[in-house]
This record gives sequence, structure tokens and C-alpha cells, in this order.
Amino acid sequence: MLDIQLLRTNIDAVAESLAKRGFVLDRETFHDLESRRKALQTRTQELQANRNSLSKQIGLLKAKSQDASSVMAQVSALKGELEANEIRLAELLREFDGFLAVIPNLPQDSVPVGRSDAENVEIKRWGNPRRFAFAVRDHVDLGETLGQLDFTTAAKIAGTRFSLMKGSLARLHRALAQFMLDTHTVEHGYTEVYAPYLVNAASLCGTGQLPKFEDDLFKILRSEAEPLYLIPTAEVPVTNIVRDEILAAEVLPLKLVCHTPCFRSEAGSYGRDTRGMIRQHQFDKVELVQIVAAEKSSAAHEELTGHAERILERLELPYRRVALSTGDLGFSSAKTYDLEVWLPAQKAYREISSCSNFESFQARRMQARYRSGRNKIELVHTLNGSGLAVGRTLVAVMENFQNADGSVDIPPVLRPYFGGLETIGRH
RNA sequence: GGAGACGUGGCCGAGAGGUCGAAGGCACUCCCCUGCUAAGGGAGCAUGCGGGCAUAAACCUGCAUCAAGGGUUCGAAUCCCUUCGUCUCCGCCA
Repeated sequence: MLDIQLLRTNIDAVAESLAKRGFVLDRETFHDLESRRKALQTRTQELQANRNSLSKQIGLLKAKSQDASSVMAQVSALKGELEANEIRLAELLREFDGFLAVIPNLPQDSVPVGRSDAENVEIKRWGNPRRFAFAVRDHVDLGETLGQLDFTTAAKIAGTRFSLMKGSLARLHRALAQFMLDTHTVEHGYTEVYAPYLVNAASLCGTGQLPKFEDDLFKILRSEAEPLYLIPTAEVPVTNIVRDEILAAEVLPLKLVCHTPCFRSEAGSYGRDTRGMIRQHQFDKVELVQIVAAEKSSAAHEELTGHAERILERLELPYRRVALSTGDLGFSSAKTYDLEVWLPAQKAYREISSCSNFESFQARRMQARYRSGRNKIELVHTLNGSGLAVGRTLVAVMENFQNADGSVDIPPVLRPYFGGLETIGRH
């Protein structure tokens, strides 16, 4: 949610900024809503004030056992207009909220301007893709040859876009998550969090997945009760820890890390990445979340991205960092870096982490604030990033550490999680 | 799943149809007093959204908010309904 004051006072600058990301701000509708709101709200509040003061008089008269019937008649005269106004105002505010809720965040000035991912800008590269003396296989080939990755059975159990791992591959998957959690907690100062995998609509509105992207979510309907949704990312439960809170300045920054499965319906992605584990309905992710004071968020964004990069470096996986262009930016984000890992079978860098600074956009929706000074309350800034997507990291390890015989070496840094085992082979 | 009790500011807690955005306490901020280490006195201290205001702070003022939503009423923290949550007992369960 953008600051409505900014829209009121500076709508042309807002529209210009949004245009960079391909969003056309409907200024006429805004002005129309705003002028109707102002008139209606002022009038309604005036009527309410009248009613309140007259009602107070009634109370005072009755306390003195005096006749209040003429004042009561006055209030009754107000009633019709007041109720009609209250209803119209509520409708108008709902409409206004709906209008505001689908406006994306403003990109930071440093975000490269572009229409799509084609105009993303590479910031850095790390590591050199390995040269293979044999024909590389992709992770599907490798996993099925090992007898430890099975999409057919997963489809039988659940459906398409699920995976089933067994044996050392399942253990590798677990080891990766453990390693990421250990690194972020011990070396990067994050607090480990275990959070619900089902969340309510208010939480999803807080982080921006609702109301606009309901189709991407798995929804659990319960009779009578409010629906719950499977989390698309740990960002949702973890960031919402601070929803409707006023934090003491001393507790900031909050640095939280959380390993969860993530569930995405992948509506609208039919036909894309249908092979293998790249795009699944269920995948694990280790998520980094930071809640920081407003002026600290840009530095925190660089730091957090570095924390995610550190995982790739310690796993010895070549990657690059890309600044998303305005056209590729997520709805809530003011600036995003994607980390892309080298996949030898695709001969391409593929997204494995997305690190975003949301500034006050989520905080405003969540009413997540902190005391920034004496009697001064400010919205926090929120950030998050994958550190990393576990399934995709598994894919990258398999493909980059494969041997000619189809076995997969275990990256040295993961071997402590394997009791000394160095290679995953058929068994 | 069944039965009952409950949900009030940063925290504890009073409040039972009108002068209640809400006593009192704790915490916090400022001032005074006091030569010391959780002494005393005074003042301030919820949030959101409007209007004054074309702009920032300050200030004044209005409305809303006592878990959430709806209802009764001239008037609701207070009465009624629904939902959510907490606690206690029973049942079930890893």
C-alpha cells in the first residue's frame, strides 16, 4: 500500500514512477474517489458530531429527570441522513481501498528501467562454470538413474508438479536446509523461526499476496470458519509477526530465518519448466526476513543479499546477481536482486533466490511500526530473500557436481551432514 | 468434538446503557526535590483516519476504535447474534 498522502500531494510523480514499471495509474478515478470521499467523510463526521452532542444532552437531561423529548426529536431528524451517509461512506472507502490495494510499490531510483526481465542488469558474477569432459545430464536424468528421484510416483500420489525423493538424495535435500539454517543463525546473526504453514487472509494481505494474487494460492475452505491458505513462502508468516505491533526501536533490526515448505498453485505457468523440480506446487525454502528502521533498509538489502550469496559460495556454485528492472519487479517490492545459479544442463543461469526491499509498503498494510523517537511512531521497513530455495539448490548441486558415471559428489561443506560420505551413487 | 468461563491502552486491571477513549497501578518521558545505590512530589503518556491546511513540524478540532463483524438504542466497552482467540474440565490424538 502506498502512502495516500503521497497520492494526494504528489500524484504526478507517483504516476510517473509507476509508469516505469508498466503500471498506469488512473489519476481521474483517484481524483474522483478523493473528492467524493472528502465531501462525504466531512459531512458524515459532522452529522456524527451532532448526534453525539445531542445524545449527550439527552443523557444530561435524563439524569436531572427533565424532559428530553424535543432533543430526541432533533436526533431522530438527523437519523435518516446520517445512516445513509454512513453506508455510502463505507461503500466508498471500500472502493477506495480496492483501488489502492492493487497499486504496486514505487521502484527505487536505482532500479534499472525496463519493460521485462530482458532488461534486468547483471551486477556481478561469482565462480566459473565447470568444464565437463562428458555429456552433462540434467537433474531429472541423474536422479532417475540414481533411483532416488521419482516424478511418476509423485504424480500418482498427488499429481503433476510434485516430486518424490528417496535415500541419499532426500538426505542431501535435508542437509542443504540444515546447512543454510546453520550458516544464517551462526554466522549471519539470524534467529531461527518455526511458523505456521497455513495462514489467514489478513496475513496474506499484509505481505501483498492478497487481494490481487489469490489464484496463485492453495486455499483451504472450512465450514463457517475463515478460510486458510497454504503459505506460498515463509515471508508471509514470518513478516506478519510484526503486524499490528509497535516495536521499541532497540529491538530493531529483527533478523529472522525460517525453513518451510512453500505451496504455489502456479496458475498461469502451464507449459513452463514442466520438466523436473524447477517449478513445483510444493518446494522447500529457507527464507531470510529483516524488519528494520526506515533509514536502514537499503543497507540491509545489500547485507541480506550477501547472506544468500554466501550460501552459494560455500557450496561452490557459480552464480550471478541481477538487479530486476522496473518491468520485472514484484508487486510489493521497491527493489529486488535475483541470484541466479549456473545450471550446466540448461547452460544458463536460473533464479535461485530473490531478495527484496519492500520499504514501508508491507508495513503500511500490516500497520507494523516502531517508536523512532519520543512520541514518534514510524512504519518499519521489511525485507526478505530466499537463502536459498532448497529444491533448486539441490538441482544445482546435482548438475554441477555430477560425475561421468552418473554419481554426484557431495559439496565439501555438506559432508559433515553425511557422516563422511563424499559421493552419492546408486545403491 | 462436547460443556463452561473469558477477551479493555506497552503491561496489569476497574468499568454492568449516558458526563468513558476509559479509574487505579506498573513501565516510560519531562520538571521539581533529594549528595549515593528500584526515596518523594508534579505534569505528560493509545492508535488510525479526517478537517483547520496549499506545504513540513507544532498546535487546535472532529470521527472511529474496548478481539472482529453484524444487530438493538436518541446513545453501547456495557445488551443480543455470529465468527475468531484464550483458559478450565471431558473426549480423541502424534
